[in-house]
Amino acid sequence: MNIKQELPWDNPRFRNWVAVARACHVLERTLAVKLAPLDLKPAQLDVLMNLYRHPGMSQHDLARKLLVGRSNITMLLPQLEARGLLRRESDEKDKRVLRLNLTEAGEALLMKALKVHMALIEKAMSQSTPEQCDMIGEQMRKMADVLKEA
Amino acid sequence: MNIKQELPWDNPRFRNWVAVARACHVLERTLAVKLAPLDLKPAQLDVLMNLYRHPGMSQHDLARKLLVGRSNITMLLPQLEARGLLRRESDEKDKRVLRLNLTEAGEALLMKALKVHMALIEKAMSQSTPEQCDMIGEQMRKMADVLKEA
DNA sequence: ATCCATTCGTTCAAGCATGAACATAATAGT
DNA sequence: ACTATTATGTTCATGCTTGAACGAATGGAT
Repeated sequence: MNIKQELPWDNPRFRNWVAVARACHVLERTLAVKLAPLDLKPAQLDVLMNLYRHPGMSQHDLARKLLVGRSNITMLLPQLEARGLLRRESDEKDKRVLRLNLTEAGEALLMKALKVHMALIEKAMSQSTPEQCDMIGEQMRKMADVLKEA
Repeated sequence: MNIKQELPWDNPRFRNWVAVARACHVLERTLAVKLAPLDLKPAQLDVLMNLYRHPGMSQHDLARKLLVGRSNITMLLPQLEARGLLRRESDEKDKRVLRLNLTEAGEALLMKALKVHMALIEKAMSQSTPEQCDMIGEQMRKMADVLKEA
């Protein structure tokens, strides 16, 4: 049995996926560095972005959007709330849920952070044509869907 | 000033990158679940893979390959060494460095884990044609290079 | 030979993320 | 009404990753 022939490094799909993972890793770390002056971490930026797009969402919904556990949200929000970036108001109709909304300060900080984030993504993706970029996005969305069912 | 026009969600590059990041996240979590029966985490698998391909590499080289800090490697290796998956032998010529090599048990476990990893990647990428897949890999490698210089 | 700078690995404290166990609130079935 | 089930958020212990500070070894400059 010649095991060498089946080793992943000879498989294009494997090698290409490794490239995707590395690019993700590098961009994430770079973003963390560039975001440091705003005293904001990538995970916190994700929270602000989602609250901006979906005002009044619950912690549970937020956790599902971010693909993290609910307890993670519980640990994350108090810091942002203490900084006056968001509000947690209990829902009158369902006293279990907390409705989340950005404050003006939260929106202002988000806009600054988005400039940083966008600049980084523009730079990273400047190598690809719009058609290539769209194709990549399309394939990745399919991929995530396939994995969800696993 | 109409800020709406400049918001990232309207930017194709931004939306497509978000798809990449999500796919990465989902695949990583799925891999962790599928690897659990082998009592192996994705980060540990990365170590075994690199040692298989580059026998005798130092901890410093390994850290650079994995894009993590040196201290991370120091914390990671003793677990694997205690399980008999790898050896750390000090270099005779340079007494600072430790040369890393897989044991037979390490190679055997790696082969099992690679089957799991490969199956997952095959499934995830089965949506893409080989040409699309190669193009994605190529773009991602360019992207990582650009970010390295940042 | 003797400093000085650099490199490699380690230690330690801090911050994050996770999953299980829990308390409270809502809902469905009877 | 009453019970059982489900849903939301919290708490807690655990493990992973990081960065700074450290000790030891190397190499180069004078």
